[in-house]
Amino acid sequence: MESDYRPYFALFNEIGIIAQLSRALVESRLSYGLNQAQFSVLNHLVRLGDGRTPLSIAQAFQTAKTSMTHTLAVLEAEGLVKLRPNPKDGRSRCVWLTAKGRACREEAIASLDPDFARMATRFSPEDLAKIMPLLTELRQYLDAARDG
Amino acid sequence: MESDYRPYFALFNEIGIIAQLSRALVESRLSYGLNQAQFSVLNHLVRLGDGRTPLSIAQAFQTAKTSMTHTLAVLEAEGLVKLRPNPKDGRSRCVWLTAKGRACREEAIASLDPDFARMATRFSPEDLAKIMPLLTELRQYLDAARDG
DNA sequence: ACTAAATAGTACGAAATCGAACTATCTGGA
DNA sequence: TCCAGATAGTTCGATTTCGTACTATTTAGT
Repeated sequence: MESDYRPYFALFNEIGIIAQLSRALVESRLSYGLNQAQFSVLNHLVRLGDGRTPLSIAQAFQTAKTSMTHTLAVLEAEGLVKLRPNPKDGRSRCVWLTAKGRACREEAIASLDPDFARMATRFSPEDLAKIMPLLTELRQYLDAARDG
Repeated sequence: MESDYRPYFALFNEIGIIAQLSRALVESRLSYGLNQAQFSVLNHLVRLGDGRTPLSIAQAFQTAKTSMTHTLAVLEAEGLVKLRPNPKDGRSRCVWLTAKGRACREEAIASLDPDFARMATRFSPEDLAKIMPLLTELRQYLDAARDG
């Protein structure tokens, strides 16, 4: 029995390269010398609301909590977020966006607009909608398999 | 005019997380303490033939050539590749797989088989074939936009 | 109430990645 | 031929990421 998993391999390969290219694109538009990980935290806090804990943010991005400690330290040093004690848990902290942090995120989103606009001429939202469900399912599968 | 590029953002987000999860999966199966970048080089040399230059490999993975210097140094220290002078260009070198390097790659592929087999029960090759063309086009688009 | 286990976050060191600067070599036009 | 510019690779330093170990706090079982 010949089993050929090259398509699975190729998929991961393609996805890895796209992730790298999209990261480079986003970072080329960011100010304050932010990288994608740092920007993603700002974006996450705007979209889902701030006041979240470092751990919950780390889990949302599937990164180590020690990495989040570093990322948040950089953001706080730039004055983009503020960490305060968690009133519900003495071990924990809550991450709050500053006005500067919100402005920085707005600015980054705006500066990406032309890129997305150009991209939209080649890839319609419908195109994306055709592949997103499977990608989401794949992400959920891999996430679940991680603990299995 | 309201432009909403959230789907594009969401796509990159999903792809970034899948890349991270798949990298973690692959690395958990590798021996010699290899990481995905190092394994990818071995795999690249097997698939496309060895004797290639460090720069061409770096370009294939969209990474900095300084990163490739490091990656190849690790692989050479493990005895998985051998760097020789490039007879066509005195500035350059050629990367050759050792028998150990080929065996290591074979072993890694084999150890990933069960993971792909399990994955195949949930995602058929046809499922993958439905999304691969757009992903490939997206990768090519981003790659081209990089220089634009 | 007490205590063992679990949990949140940090400190530290190792490894990976990358940009800038550098060396050596090649290339192409005068 | 000669030389200015381009190119391949390395060195170096900075940054990011992560695993391990640690502290402080919370939780849960008795």
